[in-house]
Amino acid sequence: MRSHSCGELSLDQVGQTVTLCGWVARRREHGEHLAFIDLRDHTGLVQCVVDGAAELRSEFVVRVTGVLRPRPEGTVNDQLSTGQVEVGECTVEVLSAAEPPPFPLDERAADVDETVRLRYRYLDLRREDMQKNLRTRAKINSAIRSAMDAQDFVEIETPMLIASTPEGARDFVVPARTKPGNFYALPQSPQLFKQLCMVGGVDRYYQIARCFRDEDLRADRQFEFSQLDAEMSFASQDDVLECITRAVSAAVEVVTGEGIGEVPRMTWRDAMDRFGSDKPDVRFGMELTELTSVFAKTEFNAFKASSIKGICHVGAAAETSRSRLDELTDDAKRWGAKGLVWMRVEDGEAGLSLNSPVAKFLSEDEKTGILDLLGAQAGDVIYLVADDWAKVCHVLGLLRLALGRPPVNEGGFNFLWVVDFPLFESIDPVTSKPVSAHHPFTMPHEDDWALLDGEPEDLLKVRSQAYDLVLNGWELGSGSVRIHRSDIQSRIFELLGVSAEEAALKFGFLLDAFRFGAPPHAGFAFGIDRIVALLLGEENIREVIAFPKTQSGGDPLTGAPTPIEPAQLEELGLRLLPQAT
RNA sequence: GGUCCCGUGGUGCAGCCUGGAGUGCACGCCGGCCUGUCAAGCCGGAGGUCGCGGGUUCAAAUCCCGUCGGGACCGCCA
Repeated sequence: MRSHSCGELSLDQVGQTVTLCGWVARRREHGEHLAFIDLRDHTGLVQCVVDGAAELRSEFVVRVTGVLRPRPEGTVNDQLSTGQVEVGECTVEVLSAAEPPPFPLDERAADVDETVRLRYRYLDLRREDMQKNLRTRAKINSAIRSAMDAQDFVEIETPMLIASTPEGARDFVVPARTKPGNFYALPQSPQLFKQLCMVGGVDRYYQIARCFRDEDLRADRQFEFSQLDAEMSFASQDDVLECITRAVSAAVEVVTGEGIGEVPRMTWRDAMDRFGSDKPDVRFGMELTELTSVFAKTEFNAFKASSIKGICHVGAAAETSRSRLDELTDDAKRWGAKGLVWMRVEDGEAGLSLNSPVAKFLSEDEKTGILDLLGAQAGDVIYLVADDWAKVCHVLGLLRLALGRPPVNEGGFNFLWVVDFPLFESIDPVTSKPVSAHHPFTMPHEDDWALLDGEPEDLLKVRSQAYDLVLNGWELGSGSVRIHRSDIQSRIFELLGVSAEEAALKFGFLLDAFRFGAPPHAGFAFGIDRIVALLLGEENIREVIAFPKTQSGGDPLTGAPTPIEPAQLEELGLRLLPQAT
C-alpha cells in the first residue's frame, strides 16, 4: 500500500517515486493550482506539493504517490526533519474523509482540557508526543525483558482472578457466576504466586504484571498499573538489588543512551531524618536539620516537644510574603503540625538577627543555635516544627517539597535504594499490637531478631530486610527478603496478633507450601508507568498510558464504569442496595 | 473522609473582585481571493443553555447556596 514512511524521507531518496499513506496534518492553499499538504504518519511529517487541495481537509486519510525532490532554493524548512525534500507531481487518493478534529493535534494539545483529550484519545494518540511516549514505553518494556532474560529469570503469567485477601489495599472484586455469592479479586500484585513459584523450583521468576488496587487515584497512581515483578531463590538483599539495578539500567539506557552505575543506598532512618520522607527527592538540598538539643531547656511552650527540626530556604526572604508564610502555616497544620514557626534571617547590629513572631520567646543561645546549625545567612527563611519525631519529619518533608522541588524534567535521574525499613510502622493504640510496615512475610534484620522478644518500643526498632527504589522523589517500587522459616513466621504472626487459625484461613496455602521445602527467597517489584513517566519527563502517568482513567476512576471515552442489566445481576446472584441505584 | 483550584461558541483565553444587552482576543470551521508556503496570507461569514439547579436583585457569566464534571494534594495505597 505504501513504499516509504513520511518521516524517513531525505535527500537520499531524491528522484524515487514514493507512495505514502497518512493523515493530512495541515493544508496550505495558494490558489487553484498550488497547495501544500503536510502528510503525517507515525514517523513524522513530509510536505507534498499538490495541484489544488479543495477536496482535502484536516485529518483526511490519504495515499499520495509522487516523486521525491529537493526543495527549491530558499524553501528548506530547518524545523522539519524532512525539511530538505518534498513530494512533487502528486496524485492523491482519499482513503477516508474526516470531520474536523475537536482539538488541535499538534503541540497546542498540551493545553487542551484533559477530559477532551481522553474522550477522543484515539485522536490524541496521533500526536507526536503520545506516539513517542507509547513507543518509548514499548522499548523500555522490551529492554527490561531482555535484561531479566539475560539474568536467567523466567517469565511466568499468574492468574488475574484470584482469592481476595483482607490485607493491604482495597480489592477489585469480580462476582463468580459458577458459585453465586462468591467473588474473585483482581491481584494487587502477584505476591503470593511468585513465592509459590519459588517453592516450585522456578529459581528466578519475573513478569511485567498488571496489578489492581481500588484506592484513590493520583498523578502517579491509577486503579490498574503495570509493574516489573520479580522473585529470586537462594538470594540475598544484595543479589536482588543487583539484578533489579540491571533491569532499571536497561530501561534508562533506552532514553539516555547510557545505563546507570551503582545506585546509592540510604537507610530509612537517614531518609526520614534528613529528608522527612521514605522516598526522598535528592535532586535538591534544603535538608532537615536536627535542633532538639538546642531547645532542651527552652521556656517557649510550643518548643517543649520530643523533636524539633528545621529547614532553611536559602535567599527566599524577599520572595516570601507574609501571606505566603500564612499559607505555608495553614498547609503545615493541614499536614498535621500544631503550627509552623518561621523566621526571616536579617542583618542586625550585632550580627545576624531573627525576625519572627516567636523570636521574643527564645533565648540568645537558642537563636544562635538555630543560626549555627542551619548555617543560615541574611536573606534566608527558616522554618521550624516541634512535635514527635515522625510528625516533625512528615511535615517538614512536605514543606521542603513545596518550597524547593524542581520540575519533574530537571536534575537528571537520581536513583536511590532506601534500605533498613522498620519491620513495624506503629503500634495499634486499640489492640496494642504492631502493624506491619511492608507485609507479614518480610524477614526481620538478623541483627534485630533479639528485639522481637522485647518491649513494644523495642519492636519499633526492629529493622526489616525490606527496601524501596526511589527516583527523584517517586517511589518506583519495593521488595523484601521473605521469611522462609516457619518458626520466625509463627513469631511474627504471634506479634501481629494473628492466630494460627486466622493465618491458616488467610494464607494457609502459602504456609502449607512452605512446609514442603521452601528455598530462602527475596524479590522486588517496580512500577513501569512511573519509571516511563519520569524517564520521559512527564509529571503524570496518564501521559504514558494509552487509555487511562480520570481521578474519579472514569473513562471519558467508553463511559466506564456503567450499570449492568438486571439479568446480569440476577445470573450472578446480586441485588443492588437502594442507595446504589 | 478532607483541603484547594478550574468549568464562558469546536479549542485556548480575557471578562467575574467592583452586577447593567453574550462583549472581546487568538486558533479552528465555512465561503471568496491567492503559484513557494510551512501554526501561509488577505477579505467575508457562521457558530453560545457562560457546566447544571436554586437563591439574592429592577437586573446575574459576575454575588450566595447546592450539585455535577475535571485537576492537584492530605488521608488512603500491607
